[in-house]
Amino acid sequence: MYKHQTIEKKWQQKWRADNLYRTKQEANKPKYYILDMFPYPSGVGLHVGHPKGYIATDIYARLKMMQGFNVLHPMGFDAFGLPAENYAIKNKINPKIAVAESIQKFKDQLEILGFCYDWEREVNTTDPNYYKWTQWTFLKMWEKGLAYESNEPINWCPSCKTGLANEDVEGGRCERCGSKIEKRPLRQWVLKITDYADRLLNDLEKLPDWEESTKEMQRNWIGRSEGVQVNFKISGESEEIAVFTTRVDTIFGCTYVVLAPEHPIVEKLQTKIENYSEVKDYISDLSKVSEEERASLYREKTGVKLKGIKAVNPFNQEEVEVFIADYVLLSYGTGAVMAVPAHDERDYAFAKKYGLRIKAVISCQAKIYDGKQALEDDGVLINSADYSNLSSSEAREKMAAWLEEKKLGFKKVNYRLNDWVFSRQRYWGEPIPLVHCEKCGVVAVPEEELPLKLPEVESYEPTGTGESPLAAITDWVNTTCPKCQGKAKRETNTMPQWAGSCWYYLRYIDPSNNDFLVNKELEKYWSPVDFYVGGAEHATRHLIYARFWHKFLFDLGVVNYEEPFIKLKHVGLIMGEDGRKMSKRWGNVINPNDIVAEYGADALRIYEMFMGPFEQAGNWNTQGLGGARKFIEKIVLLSEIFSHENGKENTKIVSLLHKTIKKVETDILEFRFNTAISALMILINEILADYKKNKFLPLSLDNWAKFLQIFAPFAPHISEELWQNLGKNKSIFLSAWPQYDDNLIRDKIISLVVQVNGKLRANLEVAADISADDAFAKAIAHENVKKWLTGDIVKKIFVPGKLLNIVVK
RNA sequence: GGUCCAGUGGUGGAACUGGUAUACACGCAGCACUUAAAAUGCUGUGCCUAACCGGCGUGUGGGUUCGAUUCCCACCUGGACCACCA
Repeated sequence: MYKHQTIEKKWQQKWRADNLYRTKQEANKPKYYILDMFPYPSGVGLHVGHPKGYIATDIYARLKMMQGFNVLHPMGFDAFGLPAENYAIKNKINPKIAVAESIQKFKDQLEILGFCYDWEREVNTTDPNYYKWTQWTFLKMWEKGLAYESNEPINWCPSCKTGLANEDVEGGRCERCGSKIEKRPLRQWVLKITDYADRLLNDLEKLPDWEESTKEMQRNWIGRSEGVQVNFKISGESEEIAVFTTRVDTIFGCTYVVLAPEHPIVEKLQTKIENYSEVKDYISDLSKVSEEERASLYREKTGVKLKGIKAVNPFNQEEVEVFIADYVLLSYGTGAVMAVPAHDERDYAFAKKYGLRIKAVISCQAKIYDGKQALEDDGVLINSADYSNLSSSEAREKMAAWLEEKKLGFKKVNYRLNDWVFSRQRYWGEPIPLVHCEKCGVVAVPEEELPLKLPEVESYEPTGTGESPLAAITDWVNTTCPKCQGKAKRETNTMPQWAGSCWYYLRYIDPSNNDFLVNKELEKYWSPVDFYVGGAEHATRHLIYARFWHKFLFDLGVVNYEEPFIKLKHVGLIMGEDGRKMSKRWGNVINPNDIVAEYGADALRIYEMFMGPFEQAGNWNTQGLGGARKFIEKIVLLSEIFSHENGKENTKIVSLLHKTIKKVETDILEFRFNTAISALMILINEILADYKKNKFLPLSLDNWAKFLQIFAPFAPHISEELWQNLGKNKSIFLSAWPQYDDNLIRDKIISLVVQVNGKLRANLEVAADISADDAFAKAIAHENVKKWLTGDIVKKIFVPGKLLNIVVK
């Protein structure tokens, strides 16, 4: 009876033939830009979890369309980077070909789910016409001093054979392949994202429609802390050790200084360090331990004293010992700390282990350091010369001022966020458009020569030498300097995967513009993205990078708005039936194609939206699909009856229809699809029950058509089919969303709850506008209420139209 | 350790701003149809009680209130993110 295969295919073809989803920019209509995070095509294809977010935005976009918006709802592919490249290497195909195949596979899978994407605006980050502008933006950053070369040790993935940014490391492991990360000194390009740290942090306030948890994650990631940098002179040397501290008020309790083992000063002072060979051994032992193990809380702190080296506390000229220890990280602050064991838990543990001096300098509400644990609270200073008796906060101010006056230190804001390591030693990425000239140094590739195309190469496997495979193509590497025409070599590193996704949402606005990144008029019309939906795993990566990139484009005057995404929602994962992440490894992957074949795309869409709250993760359950399918079948059945029988309107059902129109509309706008579907089910159940009881349909055909309209965003194929079966000759998605009538929604007769002492004792059918006195009179006449009125009536609470509570004693 | 979020039937979950807890769906049970099964339809389905009446029930304990899943305090459990961050 309900042949989903033929119906779904038919409408997909018809919609495409009619260009139904081509973006329109009609005058007198407001715009709405709704965006999905675009996928990276991997060749494995989609599982049923992937489309969940796409279904939601599709429903939302269809509602907006019917509400008369010019809707921009595009899709594209983030096709550079490791997933595509590793797939290509594994299957021994050229990444370009592999990516093209994967994209086709993805598009086919998306197509059968009936999404309303405007494919004419498809973006592919590996298209030279696209990455021309990725390169252009990079050059602008370089011009402004925001891209710089560095040789600092960075995260190196030995399996992917490339350097990585902090954001690509999870618990000391490569986020892509899970290998242990090593630290390696490597020449690299770095973007000065820390210059934007304060703006990235403060502008979160301007985003009320982002989830608080996401903003909190970004705040954590940026990790702003205010403190001072203090310079400790090294006795008898010209060198200084700079330490960062947020607790300068405890500096009189500093009994030693600790450096990160990799701190450059260690090597500089090697001739002065009496036990240098011991120090070297310690460092090399440590390098064998992964960052993960090193960071483990349970691991005991270890360290080595630098014999013969003393640091001088600038406040009291006291000479203190210097250690290197694994609990100090080079990547945070200055890579050196002043240790105050009486008032810092970590310093305390280290001091206890090595029998170091502990000196208390803070007293906190009569509590003082008791020798058993560090006292970390703020308090009043003791044993701190002129600063004694000041509060911690006063002391911090005065000490910072003194340091600045004596030029021994300064106030400093420190970020956990590091500059963005932007080069990869891999083939499949945007070439960095710079040239190294023997005479002129680093020179930009002239703008008119962009895009600098990624050359064809024999072997695209990573070399592991710290050079990208591009370095082997001498024809390409050897070039002339754009400035002096002398001999020069191209930069051979490529950009990270994140680069292309930093501005793709602008490309959709103006997809084929080869003269500029985006046309200003079009940008002004469509920007910013009104609603952005995607996985929470991007909260601190893509979403920070893209905000940074966008702010830079704003500073350039390319875009007119400071934040790219006004409203943001995260999609909760769909887990396997066994509660584990869907993965080949567990054998719990469900392919949407199989589900569509058996139950239909419409049933799949309804099931996924009905599973639970959108943001929440949930386990897949194929049985649930039967329910979604049955629901659609009931609608098909009703439509059949409507096609040959006349309805006689039942005001109760008409009222319920209008309530449902209102609920479905607000629920979609709030992304509460589960309750929207539940409301639709209730309405259908009521209509069917009424039909069975009274043997005629309780709605007019016009009102039934309204039902089909509000059902359409969820199940577009069957709705379109049933709509056009009613003799409509235009697509249901070109029809206007039905208006609900407030008069019909307001009930005239309500069920008034009567409580005695807060306990339900009766439900009275009364007029909605009944007065307190009338309600009371009716209530006390009720048998079951009478029974419970066993004492004096102390109080009557009346909530009009809802409830009466009688309090007795 | 820090920050944030959550805890409701056998299961997924619902309950708008403090006002009938368990909507909707899945599952299960019984009945009808059938030789039988599937499909479908009907009925039931928080716990205690044989049943009605009633009582108890939203992680635990307390508080505010006429009334608390909802607000406040403490605790327990689970999750997310960050984390020797100086």
